[in-house]
Amino acid sequence: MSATDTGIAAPTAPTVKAESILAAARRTFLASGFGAASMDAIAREAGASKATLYVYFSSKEELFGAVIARESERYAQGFSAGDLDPGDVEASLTFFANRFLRLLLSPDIIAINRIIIGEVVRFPALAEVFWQAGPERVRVQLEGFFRRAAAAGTLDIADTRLAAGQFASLVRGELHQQYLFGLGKPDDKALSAAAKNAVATFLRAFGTRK
Amino acid sequence: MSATDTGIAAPTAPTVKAESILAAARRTFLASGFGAASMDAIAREAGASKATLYVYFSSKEELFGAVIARESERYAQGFSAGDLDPGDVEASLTFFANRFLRLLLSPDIIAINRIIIGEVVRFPALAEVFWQAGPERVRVQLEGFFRRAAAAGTLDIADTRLAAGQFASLVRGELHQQYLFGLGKPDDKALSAAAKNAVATFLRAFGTRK
DNA sequence: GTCTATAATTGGATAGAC
DNA sequence: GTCTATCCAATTATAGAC
Repeated sequence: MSATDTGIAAPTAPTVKAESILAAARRTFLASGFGAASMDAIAREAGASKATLYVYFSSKEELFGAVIARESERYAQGFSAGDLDPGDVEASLTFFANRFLRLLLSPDIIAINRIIIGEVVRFPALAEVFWQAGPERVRVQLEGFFRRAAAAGTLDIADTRLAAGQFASLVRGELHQQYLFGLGKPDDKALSAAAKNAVATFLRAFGTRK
Repeated sequence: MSATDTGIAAPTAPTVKAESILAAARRTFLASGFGAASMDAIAREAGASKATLYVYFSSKEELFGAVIARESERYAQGFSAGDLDPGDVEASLTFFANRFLRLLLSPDIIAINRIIIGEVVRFPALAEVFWQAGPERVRVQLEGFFRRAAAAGTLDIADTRLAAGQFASLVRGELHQQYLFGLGKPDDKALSAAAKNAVATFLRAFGTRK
């Protein structure tokens, strides 16, 4: 409020409005996909008019891009393997597998996976962004851990990059695909069992005898 | 041509027209997805009018369903593991992995995967159909082979169902996901290498010494 | 059965008042 | 900056002639 205040009610601060639009767009896109989500619906969800949407985002595509970019950012936030102990690979990998699987199967991540895969042809750049922020990041973390474990002699791995991909694939297993296809979410016990089974098989292949 | 032939040029036989519409719809949906494909475009591609489309399929959704159902049918046609030799697991699994991977990464299968995943929310039943005809069928074939190999003592597997899922996951690896996201198709040599690596790891875990 | 022409609706985007 | 009201293009679906 300055001395030149006109007395007219100050409109909502721009960033707040933009935030609420982004949040509404996020909910709407994730629930309906790009094609089925209308700007009308997003405006309604945001409690704003369509015209206001277009003040902040010049097109539906741009708004979608902003949503996906932000969600990609959040994907693997703080998903590190740096604090895992190469001395106890079974415990470390089990811990990692459980965290990874629960992240992967969380409703938000499944929804964003579906959207990006469904819109790859129209938005190839967004898929690339998501890949780098998500799967690739996880693989790099895993590979670092395997390099340390191989050096410590607790895992018998020659190609750490390959092993990281294979471990991630084992953990994803059928569950990820199955859930992408909308075929029933497993309960918590099933997730823990899946993680345990993946680790067991991986250790049968690459574990070292004590 | 009967004695009551009016002399008016006989219209194209219904099945032929329906076929050409289905084929055009298949190409259009697979190329653009459900939302971006218009009935106009499909009619043009089929060399028919929109009105004719609606004679055979009462809505866009129904036409889409017909396309997906047919493609699902073709998915794993003749994808059997019955002729694999449990006596030579390495050769058998390598053969299987190569076939499976090439099927999975073929442009048509990738396209249909993208569409179904992208439209799961709107068409959950189609996802179920595809799953049964595709991934589930492959898993069943694999499990049968593993049961035989376990009985023959050439593989050390307790849970054949679990092992089938794990083997399929290892073979898919990162390639499947990566290609779903549109990140470059691997060449033939890379595919063979991926198959070989998957088999090698699987055999490290479940192979038996001779 | 097949077409042309069109109805009816939806949805992205904008003009203009405040 | 925000809203209401509206424009306009695209799209699903159908009516009616042949």
